[in-house]
Amino acid sequence: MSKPSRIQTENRAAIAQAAVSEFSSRGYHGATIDAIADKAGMSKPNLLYYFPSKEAIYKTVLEQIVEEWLSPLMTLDPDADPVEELRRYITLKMRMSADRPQASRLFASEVLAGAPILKGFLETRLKSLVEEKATILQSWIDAGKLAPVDPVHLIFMIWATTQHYADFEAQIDAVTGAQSQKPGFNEQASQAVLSILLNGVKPR
Amino acid sequence: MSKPSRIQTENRAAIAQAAVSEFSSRGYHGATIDAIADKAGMSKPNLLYYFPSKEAIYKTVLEQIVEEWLSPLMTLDPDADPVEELRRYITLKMRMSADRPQASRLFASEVLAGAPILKGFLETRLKSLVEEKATILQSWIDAGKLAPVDPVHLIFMIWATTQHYADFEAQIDAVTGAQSQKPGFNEQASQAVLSILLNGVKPR
DNA sequence: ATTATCTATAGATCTATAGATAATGC
DNA sequence: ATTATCTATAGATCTATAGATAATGC
Repeated sequence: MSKPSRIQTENRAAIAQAAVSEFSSRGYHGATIDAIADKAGMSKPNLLYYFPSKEAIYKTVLEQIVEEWLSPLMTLDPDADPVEELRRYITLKMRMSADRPQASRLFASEVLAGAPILKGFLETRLKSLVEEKATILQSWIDAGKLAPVDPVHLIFMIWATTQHYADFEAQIDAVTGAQSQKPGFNEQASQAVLSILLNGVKPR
Repeated sequence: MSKPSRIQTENRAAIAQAAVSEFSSRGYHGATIDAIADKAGMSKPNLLYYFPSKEAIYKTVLEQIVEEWLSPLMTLDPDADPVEELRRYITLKMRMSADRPQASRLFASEVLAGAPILKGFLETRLKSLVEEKATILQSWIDAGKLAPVDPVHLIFMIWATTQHYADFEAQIDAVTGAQSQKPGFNEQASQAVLSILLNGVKPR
Protein backbone atom coordinates (compact mmCIF):
# COMPACT_ATOMS: atom_id res chain seq x y z
CA MET A 1 0.00 0.00 0.00
CA SER A 2 2.28 2.79 -1.23
CA LYS A 3 1.06 6.32 -0.81
CA PRO A 4 -0.48 7.95 -3.88
CA SER A 5 1.81 10.02 -6.08
CA ARG A 6 1.44 13.75 -6.39
CA ILE A 7 -0.11 13.29 -9.84
CA GLN A 8 -2.59 10.76 -8.43
CA THR A 9 -3.65 13.18 -5.72
CA GLU A 10 -3.91 16.20 -8.00
CA ASN A 11 -5.74 14.42 -10.81
CA ARG A 12 -8.22 12.73 -8.51
CA ALA A 13 -8.91 16.09 -6.87
CA ALA A 14 -9.36 17.81 -10.24
CA ILE A 15 -11.76 15.07 -11.35
CA ALA A 16 -13.76 15.30 -8.12
CA GLN A 17 -14.09 19.06 -8.46
CA ALA A 18 -15.14 18.82 -12.11
CA ALA A 19 -17.59 16.05 -11.24
CA VAL A 20 -19.33 18.13 -8.56
CA SER A 21 -19.76 20.91 -11.08
CA GLU A 22 -21.09 18.64 -13.84
CA PHE A 23 -23.29 16.37 -11.73
CA SER A 24 -24.80 19.31 -9.84
CA SER A 25 -25.84 21.22 -12.92
CA ARG A 26 -26.77 18.39 -15.29
CA GLY A 27 -27.80 15.60 -12.94
CA TYR A 28 -26.32 12.11 -12.81
CA HIS A 29 -27.62 11.05 -16.22
CA GLY A 30 -27.07 14.42 -17.88
CA ALA A 31 -23.42 14.57 -16.89
CA THR A 32 -20.96 12.85 -19.23
CA ILE A 33 -17.52 11.47 -18.51
CA ASP A 34 -16.32 13.49 -21.48
CA ALA A 35 -17.48 16.78 -19.98
CA ILE A 36 -16.00 15.93 -16.58
CA ALA A 37 -12.70 14.96 -18.20
CA ASP A 38 -12.65 18.18 -20.23
CA LYS A 39 -13.27 20.27 -17.14
CA ALA A 40 -10.56 18.36 -15.27
CA GLY A 41 -8.15 18.95 -18.16
CA MET A 42 -7.63 15.38 -19.32
CA SER A 43 -8.90 12.86 -21.85
CA LYS A 44 -11.81 10.54 -21.11
CA PRO A 45 -9.75 7.33 -21.09
CA ASN A 46 -7.24 9.01 -18.84
CA LEU A 47 -9.98 9.94 -16.40
CA LEU A 48 -11.08 6.31 -16.40
CA TYR A 49 -7.58 5.37 -15.37
CA TYR A 50 -8.25 7.17 -12.07
CA PHE A 51 -11.84 6.05 -11.51
CA PRO A 52 -13.24 2.74 -12.69
CA SER A 53 -16.63 4.10 -13.76
CA LYS A 54 -18.97 7.05 -13.87
CA GLU A 55 -20.85 5.71 -10.88
CA ALA A 56 -17.63 5.41 -8.88
CA ILE A 57 -16.92 9.12 -9.46
CA TYR A 58 -20.45 9.98 -8.40
CA LYS A 59 -20.26 7.90 -5.21
CA THR A 60 -16.90 9.34 -4.27
CA VAL A 61 -17.96 12.98 -4.54
CA LEU A 62 -21.32 12.33 -2.85
CA GLU A 63 -19.60 10.72 0.12
CA GLN A 64 -17.20 13.63 0.47
CA ILE A 65 -20.10 16.08 0.42
CA VAL A 66 -22.15 14.13 2.92
CA GLU A 67 -19.32 14.07 5.46
CA GLU A 68 -18.91 17.80 5.02
CA TRP A 69 -22.66 18.37 5.35
CA LEU A 70 -22.94 16.37 8.55
CA SER A 71 -20.16 17.99 10.52
CA PRO A 72 -21.93 21.22 11.59
CA LEU A 73 -24.81 19.31 13.17
CA MET A 74 -22.40 17.03 15.01
CA THR A 75 -20.99 19.97 16.94
CA LEU A 76 -24.32 21.04 18.48
CA ASP A 77 -23.38 21.55 22.13
CA PRO A 78 -25.92 20.60 24.83
CA ASP A 79 -24.22 22.85 27.40
CA ALA A 80 -24.32 26.04 25.33
CA ASP A 81 -27.14 28.59 25.36
CA PRO A 82 -29.90 27.07 23.17
CA VAL A 83 -30.81 30.14 21.14
CA GLU A 84 -27.18 31.14 20.65
CA GLU A 85 -26.28 27.60 19.68
CA LEU A 86 -29.07 27.50 17.09
CA ARG A 87 -27.95 30.90 15.82
CA ARG A 88 -24.44 29.55 15.37
CA TYR A 89 -25.69 26.42 13.56
CA ILE A 90 -28.02 28.31 11.22
CA THR A 91 -25.36 30.90 10.42
CA LEU A 92 -22.88 28.15 9.62
CA LYS A 93 -25.37 26.38 7.33
CA MET A 94 -26.17 29.66 5.53
CA ARG A 95 -22.46 30.19 4.96
CA MET A 96 -22.10 26.67 3.55
CA SER A 97 -24.93 27.34 1.11
CA ALA A 98 -23.20 30.48 -0.06
CA ASP A 99 -19.75 28.89 -0.26
CA ARG A 100 -20.54 25.48 -1.77
CA PRO A 101 -23.86 25.83 -3.65
CA GLN A 102 -22.95 23.13 -6.18
CA ALA A 103 -22.26 20.61 -3.44
CA SER A 104 -25.63 21.41 -1.90
CA ARG A 105 -27.37 20.96 -5.25
CA LEU A 106 -25.65 17.66 -5.94
CA PHE A 107 -26.82 16.32 -2.58
CA ALA A 108 -30.32 17.67 -3.26
CA SER A 109 -30.50 16.04 -6.68
CA GLU A 110 -29.52 12.67 -5.19
CA VAL A 111 -32.26 12.95 -2.54
CA LEU A 112 -34.80 14.23 -5.11
CA ALA A 113 -34.20 11.07 -7.14
CA GLY A 114 -35.03 8.96 -4.08
CA ALA A 115 -31.47 8.76 -2.70
CA PRO A 116 -30.58 5.51 -4.53
CA ILE A 117 -26.94 5.76 -3.48
CA LEU A 118 -27.29 7.49 -0.10
CA LYS A 119 -30.33 5.63 1.23
CA GLY A 120 -28.29 3.33 3.46
CA PHE A 121 -26.32 6.21 4.84
CA LEU A 122 -29.43 8.31 5.56
CA GLU A 123 -31.14 5.42 7.36
CA THR A 124 -28.19 4.73 9.62
CA ARG A 125 -25.69 7.50 10.32
CA LEU A 126 -27.93 10.46 9.57
CA LYS A 127 -30.90 8.95 11.40
CA SER A 128 -28.96 8.35 14.60
CA LEU A 129 -27.31 11.76 14.42
CA VAL A 130 -30.72 13.43 14.10
CA GLU A 131 -32.10 11.36 16.96
CA GLU A 132 -29.15 12.29 19.13
CA LYS A 133 -29.48 16.01 18.42
CA ALA A 134 -33.28 15.92 18.74
CA THR A 135 -32.75 14.67 22.29
CA ILE A 136 -30.64 17.73 23.04
CA LEU A 137 -33.31 20.03 21.60
CA GLN A 138 -35.97 18.23 23.63
CA SER A 139 -33.96 18.69 26.83
CA TRP A 140 -33.78 22.42 26.07
CA ILE A 141 -37.55 22.46 25.60
CA ASP A 142 -38.08 20.53 28.84
CA ALA A 143 -35.90 23.10 30.62
CA GLY A 144 -38.16 25.85 29.26
CA LYS A 145 -35.37 27.35 27.16
CA LEU A 146 -37.11 26.71 23.82
CA ALA A 147 -40.76 26.76 22.79
CA PRO A 148 -42.34 23.30 22.66
CA VAL A 149 -41.87 22.39 18.99
CA ASP A 150 -41.16 18.98 17.51
CA PRO A 151 -37.34 18.86 17.49
CA VAL A 152 -37.03 16.70 14.36
CA HIS A 153 -39.25 19.05 12.37
CA LEU A 154 -37.19 21.98 13.66
CA ILE A 155 -34.07 20.34 12.25
CA PHE A 156 -35.86 19.79 8.91
CA MET A 157 -36.91 23.44 8.84
CA ILE A 158 -33.36 24.62 9.42
CA TRP A 159 -32.11 22.40 6.62
CA ALA A 160 -34.93 23.48 4.32
CA THR A 161 -34.48 27.22 4.80
CA THR A 162 -30.69 27.31 4.71
CA GLN A 163 -30.19 24.91 1.80
CA HIS A 164 -32.94 26.63 -0.17
CA TYR A 165 -30.56 29.51 -0.89
CA ALA A 166 -28.19 27.14 -2.68
CA ASP A 167 -30.66 24.66 -4.18
CA PHE A 168 -33.11 27.24 -5.57
CA GLU A 169 -30.47 29.82 -6.46
CA ALA A 170 -31.75 30.06 -10.04
CA GLN A 171 -35.22 30.98 -8.77
CA ILE A 172 -33.89 33.42 -6.19
CA ASP A 173 -31.72 35.12 -8.79
CA ALA A 174 -34.67 35.38 -11.16
CA VAL A 175 -37.03 36.78 -8.54
CA THR A 176 -34.66 39.22 -6.83
CA GLY A 177 -32.86 40.26 -10.00
CA ALA A 178 -29.47 41.87 -9.54
CA GLN A 179 -29.89 42.03 -5.77
CA SER A 180 -28.83 38.45 -5.12
CA GLN A 181 -25.47 39.15 -6.81
CA LYS A 182 -24.58 41.99 -4.47
CA PRO A 183 -22.06 41.27 -1.70
CA GLY A 184 -24.38 41.64 1.30
CA PHE A 185 -27.13 39.35 0.04
CA ASN A 186 -26.21 36.30 2.06
CA GLU A 187 -25.97 38.36 5.27
CA GLN A 188 -29.39 39.85 4.55
CA ALA A 189 -30.82 36.37 3.97
CA SER A 190 -29.17 35.10 7.15
CA GLN A 191 -30.72 37.95 9.11
CA ALA A 192 -34.19 37.14 7.85
CA VAL A 193 -33.84 33.39 8.44
CA LEU A 194 -32.36 33.86 11.91
CA SER A 195 -34.98 36.42 12.87
CA ILE A 196 -37.93 34.21 11.93
CA LEU A 197 -36.57 30.88 13.12
CA LEU A 198 -35.14 32.12 16.42
CA ASN A 199 -38.25 34.12 17.29
CA GLY A 200 -40.26 31.11 16.25
CA VAL A 201 -38.58 28.87 18.81
CA LYS A 202 -38.14 31.36 21.66
CA PRO A 203 -39.92 30.24 24.84
CA ARG A 204 -43.16 32.12 25.51
CA MET B 1 -59.44 24.16 -35.20
CA SER B 2 -61.59 21.17 -34.34
CA LYS B 3 -61.77 20.13 -30.72
CA PRO B 4 -59.54 17.21 -29.71
CA SER B 5 -61.06 13.75 -29.76
CA ARG B 6 -61.64 11.77 -26.58
CA ILE B 7 -58.64 9.59 -27.42
CA GLN B 8 -56.48 12.69 -27.94
CA THR B 9 -57.48 14.05 -24.55
CA GLU B 10 -57.06 10.77 -22.71
CA ASN B 11 -53.75 9.83 -24.28
CA ARG B 12 -52.21 13.25 -23.80
CA ALA B 13 -53.30 13.16 -20.15
CA ALA B 14 -51.87 9.66 -19.65
CA ILE B 15 -48.58 10.76 -21.21
CA ALA B 16 -48.41 13.89 -19.04
CA GLN B 17 -49.03 11.88 -15.88
CA ALA B 18 -46.43 9.26 -16.81
CA ALA B 19 -43.98 12.02 -17.73
CA VAL B 20 -44.29 13.73 -14.34
CA SER B 21 -43.57 10.41 -12.66
CA GLU B 22 -40.56 9.60 -14.84
CA PHE B 23 -39.01 13.08 -15.03
CA SER B 24 -39.42 13.64 -11.30
CA SER B 25 -37.68 10.45 -10.25
CA ARG B 26 -35.02 10.12 -12.95
CA GLY B 27 -34.43 13.73 -14.03
CA TYR B 28 -34.77 15.09 -17.56
CA HIS B 29 -31.81 13.16 -18.98
CA GLY B 30 -32.47 10.00 -16.98
CA ALA B 31 -36.05 9.71 -18.17
CA THR B 32 -36.59 7.92 -21.49
CA ILE B 33 -39.43 8.22 -23.96
CA ASP B 34 -39.68 4.44 -23.82
CA ALA B 35 -40.30 4.40 -20.07
CA ILE B 36 -42.86 7.21 -20.32
CA ALA B 37 -44.66 5.42 -23.14
CA ASP B 38 -44.66 2.15 -21.17
CA LYS B 39 -46.13 3.88 -18.14
CA ALA B 40 -48.73 5.59 -20.32
CA GLY B 41 -49.62 2.23 -21.89
CA MET B 42 -48.54 2.85 -25.48
CA SER B 43 -45.61 2.35 -27.82
CA LYS B 44 -42.85 4.91 -28.19
CA PRO B 45 -43.71 5.90 -31.77
CA ASN B 46 -47.32 6.23 -30.76
CA LEU B 47 -46.35 8.58 -27.93
CA LEU B 48 -44.41 10.64 -30.44
CA TYR B 49 -47.58 10.98 -32.46
CA TYR B 50 -49.02 13.03 -29.58
CA PHE B 51 -45.91 15.03 -28.68
CA PRO B 52 -43.25 16.05 -31.20
CA SER B 53 -40.28 15.45 -28.89
CA LYS B 54 -39.08 14.59 -25.41
CA GLU B 55 -38.46 18.25 -24.68
CA ALA B 56 -42.01 19.14 -25.72
CA ILE B 57 -43.39 16.67 -23.18
CA TYR B 58 -41.12 18.12 -20.52
CA LYS B 59 -42.14 21.70 -21.28
CA THR B 60 -45.82 20.85 -21.28
CA VAL B 61 -45.82 19.17 -17.88
CA LEU B 62 -43.57 21.83 -16.36
CA GLU B 63 -45.90 24.58 -17.48
CA GLN B 64 -48.92 22.79 -16.04
CA ILE B 65 -47.13 22.38 -12.72
CA VAL B 66 -45.99 25.97 -12.58
CA GLU B 67 -49.51 27.31 -13.09
CA GLU B 68 -50.71 25.03 -10.31
CA TRP B 69 -47.84 26.08 -8.06
CA LEU B 70 -48.51 29.76 -8.52
CA SER B 71 -52.19 29.84 -7.78
CA PRO B 72 -52.12 29.66 -3.96
CA LEU B 73 -49.85 32.70 -3.73
CA MET B 74 -52.08 34.64 -6.11
CA THR B 75 -54.97 34.43 -3.67
CA LEU B 76 -53.13 36.14 -0.78
CA ASP B 77 -55.75 38.64 0.42
CA PRO B 78 -54.55 42.06 1.67
CA ASP B 79 -57.77 42.61 3.62
CA ALA B 80 -57.67 39.38 5.63
CA ASP B 81 -56.03 38.98 9.03
CA PRO B 82 -52.28 38.68 8.29
CA VAL B 83 -51.44 35.79 10.59
CA GLU B 84 -54.58 33.87 9.61
CA GLU B 85 -53.89 34.51 5.94
CA LEU B 86 -50.34 33.21 6.28
CA ARG B 87 -51.67 30.18 8.16
CA ARG B 88 -54.03 29.47 5.30
CA TYR B 89 -51.29 29.85 2.68
CA ILE B 90 -48.78 27.66 4.55
CA THR B 91 -51.41 25.00 5.22
CA LEU B 92 -52.35 24.94 1.55
CA LYS B 93 -48.72 24.62 0.47
CA MET B 94 -48.16 21.77 2.96
CA ARG B 95 -51.17 19.98 1.52
CA MET B 96 -49.86 20.41 -2.02
CA SER B 97 -46.54 18.88 -0.99
CA ALA B 98 -48.37 15.90 0.45
CA ASP B 99 -50.74 15.52 -2.51
CA ARG B 100 -48.40 16.14 -5.45
CA PRO B 101 -44.86 15.35 -4.28
CA GLN B 102 -43.73 14.30 -7.76
CA ALA B 103 -44.84 17.60 -9.27
CA SER B 104 -42.91 19.44 -6.57
CA ARG B 105 -39.80 17.39 -7.25
CA LEU B 106 -40.01 17.93 -10.98
CA PHE B 107 -40.16 21.68 -10.47
CA ALA B 108 -37.28 21.44 -7.99
CA SER B 109 -35.13 19.47 -10.39
CA GLU B 110 -35.67 22.05 -13.13
CA VAL B 111 -34.62 24.87 -10.79
CA LEU B 112 -31.68 22.85 -9.42
CA ALA B 113 -30.38 22.53 -12.97
CA GLY B 114 -30.47 26.32 -13.34
CA ALA B 115 -34.04 26.56 -14.66
CA PRO B 116 -33.06 26.35 -18.36
CA ILE B 117 -36.69 26.08 -19.45
CA LEU B 118 -38.40 28.14 -16.74
CA LYS B 119 -35.90 31.01 -16.49
CA GLY B 120 -37.99 33.38 -18.56
CA PHE B 121 -41.11 32.57 -16.61
CA LEU B 122 -39.38 33.03 -13.24
CA GLU B 123 -37.94 36.38 -14.27
CA THR B 124 -41.26 37.77 -15.44
CA ARG B 125 -44.47 36.32 -14.05
CA LEU B 126 -43.08 34.88 -10.82
CA LYS B 127 -40.96 37.97 -10.14
CA SER B 128 -43.88 40.37 -10.45
CA LEU B 129 -46.17 38.12 -8.43
CA VAL B 130 -43.62 38.00 -5.62
CA GLU B 131 -43.15 41.75 -5.76
CA GLU B 132 -46.90 42.29 -5.60
CA LYS B 133 -47.34 39.97 -2.63
CA ALA B 134 -44.25 41.34 -0.87
CA THR B 135 -45.95 44.74 -0.97
CA ILE B 136 -48.94 43.28 0.86
CA LEU B 137 -46.67 41.73 3.49
CA GLN B 138 -44.84 45.05 3.87
CA SER B 139 -48.11 46.90 4.40
CA TRP B 140 -48.98 44.43 7.17
CA ILE B 141 -45.58 45.06 8.75
CA ASP B 142 -46.06 48.84 8.45
CA ALA B 143 -49.43 48.46 10.18
CA GLY B 144 -47.70 46.63 13.05
CA LYS B 145 -49.49 43.39 12.33
CA LEU B 146 -46.35 41.43 11.48
CA ALA B 147 -42.81 41.59 12.84
CA PRO B 148 -40.43 43.61 10.65
CA VAL B 149 -38.92 40.87 8.47
CA ASP B 150 -37.90 41.08 4.83
CA PRO B 151 -41.09 40.04 2.99
CA VAL B 152 -39.31 38.41 0.05
CA HIS B 153 -37.21 36.26 2.34
CA LEU B 154 -40.34 35.33 4.25
CA ILE B 155 -41.88 34.07 1.01
CA PHE B 156 -38.70 32.08 0.27
CA MET B 157 -38.83 30.55 3.75
CA ILE B 158 -42.42 29.46 3.31
CA TRP B 159 -41.58 27.85 -0.03
CA ALA B 160 -38.46 26.22 1.41
CA THR B 161 -40.11 24.69 4.45
CA THR B 162 -43.30 23.50 2.80
CA GLN B 163 -41.73 22.11 -0.39
CA HIS B 164 -38.99 20.43 1.63
CA TYR B 165 -41.48 17.75 2.71
CA ALA B 166 -42.02 16.75 -0.92
CA ASP B 167 -38.55 17.39 -2.34
CA PHE B 168 -36.58 15.70 0.44
CA GLU B 169 -39.13 12.97 1.10
CA ALA B 170 -36.49 10.25 0.70
CA GLN B 171 -34.40 11.84 3.44
CA ILE B 172 -37.39 12.41 5.71
CA ASP B 173 -38.51 8.82 5.28
CA ALA B 174 -35.02 7.56 6.05
CA VAL B 175 -34.62 9.73 9.14
CA THR B 176 -38.07 9.30 10.66
CA GLY B 177 -38.47 5.66 9.66
CA ALA B 178 -41.99 4.31 9.62
CA GLN B 179 -43.39 7.49 11.18
CA SER B 180 -43.57 9.45 7.94
CA GLN B 181 -45.82 6.77 6.45
CA LYS B 182 -48.44 7.08 9.16
CA PRO B 183 -51.62 9.00 8.35
CA GLY B 184 -51.13 11.97 10.69
CA PHE B 185 -47.59 12.80 9.62
CA ASN B 186 -48.43 15.70 7.34
CA GLU B 187 -50.66 17.29 10.00
CA GLN B 188 -47.86 16.95 12.53
CA ALA B 189 -45.41 18.54 10.10
CA SER B 190 -47.90 21.33 9.35
CA GLN B 191 -48.29 22.03 13.07
CA ALA B 192 -44.54 22.34 13.53
CA VAL B 193 -44.05 24.54 10.47
CA LEU B 194 -47.00 26.77 11.34
CA SER B 195 -45.95 27.09 14.96
CA ILE B 196 -42.40 28.18 14.16
CA LEU B 197 -43.15 30.41 11.17
CA LEU B 198 -46.21 32.14 12.63
CA ASN B 199 -44.54 32.77 15.98
CA GLY B 200 -41.50 33.92 14.05
CA VAL B 201 -43.46 36.65 12.30
CA LYS B 202 -45.81 37.71 15.10
CA PRO B 203 -45.40 41.36 16.02
CA ARG B 204 -43.49 41.91 19.28
C1' DA C 1 9.70 -1.41 -13.77
C1' DT C 2 5.80 1.36 -12.87
C1' DT C 3 2.77 4.98 -13.70
C1' DA C 4 0.33 7.89 -16.81
C1' DT C 5 -1.57 9.02 -21.25
C1' DC C 6 -3.08 8.39 -26.05
C1' DT C 7 -5.80 6.61 -30.34
C1' DA C 8 -9.34 3.83 -31.88
C1' DT C 9 -13.43 1.44 -31.31
C1' DA C 10 -16.88 -2.10 -29.57
C1' DG C 11 -21.21 -2.29 -27.67
C1' DA C 12 -25.19 -0.32 -25.55
C1' DT C 13 -28.69 3.13 -25.36
C1' DC C 14 -31.72 6.51 -26.87
C1' DT C 15 -34.30 10.00 -29.88
C1' DA C 16 -36.79 10.44 -33.74
C1' DT C 17 -38.50 9.23 -38.38
C1' DA C 18 -40.11 6.48 -42.51
C1' DG C 19 -43.53 3.92 -44.24
C1' DA C 20 -47.28 0.66 -43.82
C1' DT C 21 -51.58 -0.73 -41.65
C1' DA C 22 -55.65 -0.60 -38.64
C1' DA C 23 -59.45 1.89 -36.37
C1' DT C 24 -62.77 5.66 -36.20
C1' DG C 25 -65.88 9.46 -37.74
C1' DC C 26 -68.83 11.48 -41.07
C1' DA D 1 -61.11 10.73 -45.30
C1' DT D 2 -58.96 11.24 -40.95
C1' DT D 3 -56.99 9.63 -36.87
C1' DA D 4 -54.30 6.35 -34.41
C1' DT D 5 -51.02 2.67 -34.11
C1' DC D 6 -47.37 -0.57 -35.57
C1' DT D 7 -42.64 -2.48 -37.25
C1' DA D 8 -38.18 -1.39 -38.48
C1' DT D 9 -34.29 1.38 -38.38
C1' DA D 10 -31.15 5.50 -39.16
C1' DG D 11 -28.30 8.39 -36.71
C1' DA D 12 -26.43 10.30 -32.57
C1' DT D 13 -24.53 9.77 -28.06
C1' DC D 14 -22.25 7.71 -24.40
C1' DT D 15 -19.68 4.26 -21.34
C1' DA D 16 -15.95 1.55 -21.12
C1' DT D 17 -12.07 -1.20 -22.91
C1' DA D 18 -8.08 -2.81 -25.85
C1' DG D 19 -3.70 -2.03 -27.00
C1' DA D 20 0.18 0.96 -27.85
C1' DT D 21 3.23 4.65 -26.33
C1' DA D 22 5.30 8.18 -23.35
C1' DA D 23 6.82 9.85 -18.82
C1' DT D 24 8.50 9.05 -14.15
C1' DG D 25 10.79 6.76 -10.15
C1' DC D 26 14.20 3.84 -8.32
